[in-house]
Amino acid sequence: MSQPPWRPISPAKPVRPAREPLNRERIVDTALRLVVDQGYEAVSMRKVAQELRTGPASLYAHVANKRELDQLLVDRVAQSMNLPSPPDPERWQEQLKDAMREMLRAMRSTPGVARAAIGAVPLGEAALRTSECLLGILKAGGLPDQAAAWAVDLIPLYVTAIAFEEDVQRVADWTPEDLERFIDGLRGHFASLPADRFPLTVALAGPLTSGADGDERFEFGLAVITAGLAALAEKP
Amino acid sequence: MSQPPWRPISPAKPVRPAREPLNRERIVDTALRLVVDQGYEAVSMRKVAQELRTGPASLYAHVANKRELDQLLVDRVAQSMNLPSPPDPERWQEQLKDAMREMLRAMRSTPGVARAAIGAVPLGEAALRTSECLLGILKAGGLPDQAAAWAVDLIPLYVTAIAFEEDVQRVADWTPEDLERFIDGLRGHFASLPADRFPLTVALAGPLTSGADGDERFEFGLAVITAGLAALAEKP
DNA sequence: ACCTGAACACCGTTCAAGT
DNA sequence: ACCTGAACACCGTTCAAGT
Repeated sequence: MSQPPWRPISPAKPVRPAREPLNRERIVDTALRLVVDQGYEAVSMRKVAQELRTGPASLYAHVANKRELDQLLVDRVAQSMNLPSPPDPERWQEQLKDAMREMLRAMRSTPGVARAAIGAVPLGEAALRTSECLLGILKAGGLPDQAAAWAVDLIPLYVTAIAFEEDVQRVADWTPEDLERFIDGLRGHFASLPADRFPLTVALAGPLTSGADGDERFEFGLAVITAGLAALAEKP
Repeated sequence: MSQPPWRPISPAKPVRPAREPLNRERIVDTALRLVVDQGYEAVSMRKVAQELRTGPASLYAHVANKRELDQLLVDRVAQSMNLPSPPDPERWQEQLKDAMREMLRAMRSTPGVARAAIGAVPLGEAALRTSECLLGILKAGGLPDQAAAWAVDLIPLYVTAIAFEEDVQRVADWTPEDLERFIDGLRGHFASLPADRFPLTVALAGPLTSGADGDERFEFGLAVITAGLAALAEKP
């Protein structure tokens, strides 16, 4: 049906452009939704733009480039972390572990963001709050200044690397059965290696392939790092 | 100059196609050269093919996909590692540190490969040798089987994450002066934060930005992990 | 069996032109 | 000031066709 001929040529202004203006927040919101729903590969300038019903070029008025968008995503995730406070010298090791567990929880809630976080210098508001919190716990634990400072680097590096690794292995979202089959195959492979050249790998095929699907591996790293830091704290 | 007219139309077979056939080894050689010369981003199927004077489709007869090529690169790097052996219970901690230093050295020699290594399950010949070596050192140190097995996961994760991080920060190859200027700026930024909300970050601006350019940060992680593992070994 | 050209469905970023 | 279409210079992978 075409418009009737007596329709005024210049009608009253349309209800509104319907199109609210672009801004950083809407862009990051959209990117976050994409990363949660479809993983990191789905976060392209083009897809974000498409989701916002515009062209990729439009984003560049609000975001310098893809790297900056990645950084903004990382800081969003850091904002969602609920970190232990205030630091307690009596239980600093448990607080440190809780902080790391919370960091991993937040990263896991947006799989893929770890990929953007791993090399980033933590400069956003939320990232700074995380560093400050960790410093508090570590100083409460009696670590020297330099050790505490380097630990603030080491701790997120570990958590982020674990999250990144989990994300890489989520390739083509396997079902739990697929994963179990893969792990079983791996165990069989290790066990069947030539025992003269790989005696320990053969003997430890079981332990080597255990805990890959859960939190035990992460908890092991927590235990190692916390114990190592405690050893450095006792020295002086 | 055109060919003289009396040139036979069908000349004796040309000396040879000049073109030796493609194979996995030549492909990995080329990819390795590219990653060393130009970084990981330069390793695309298309660029590798171009370097070999063919089209990208030709590679798929020898390599399943980009991910497999990445894995082959990682194993090449693992082959170049010179790991301590045999394990010595008297100095297992020093051997472990030496092994990790050697792993980082190898990764640094091909910046960018860390990116491909970080989520990879170590299945190549050379990667298995590395695992076997680490297991030997850890069992010499008295770790229980499960702890040794998980440590074999934790150790390469740490080294690879450090290498990856260094590579990300090598963005657009900065000069040493650029880096120093960046670090100075960072220190100034931390020091100028509001002291009421970030007291420790302000107070520790110096330590937080120290050692970013050298090996001290890595050595700190070595010390923490080794001490942590030693603590687990003493328990039983 | 191996190789190839051409195509498909994507990227990030820039730029001149519009409003 | 903000937005846009179109273009540039790239990706990984597939496939029918060649040798």
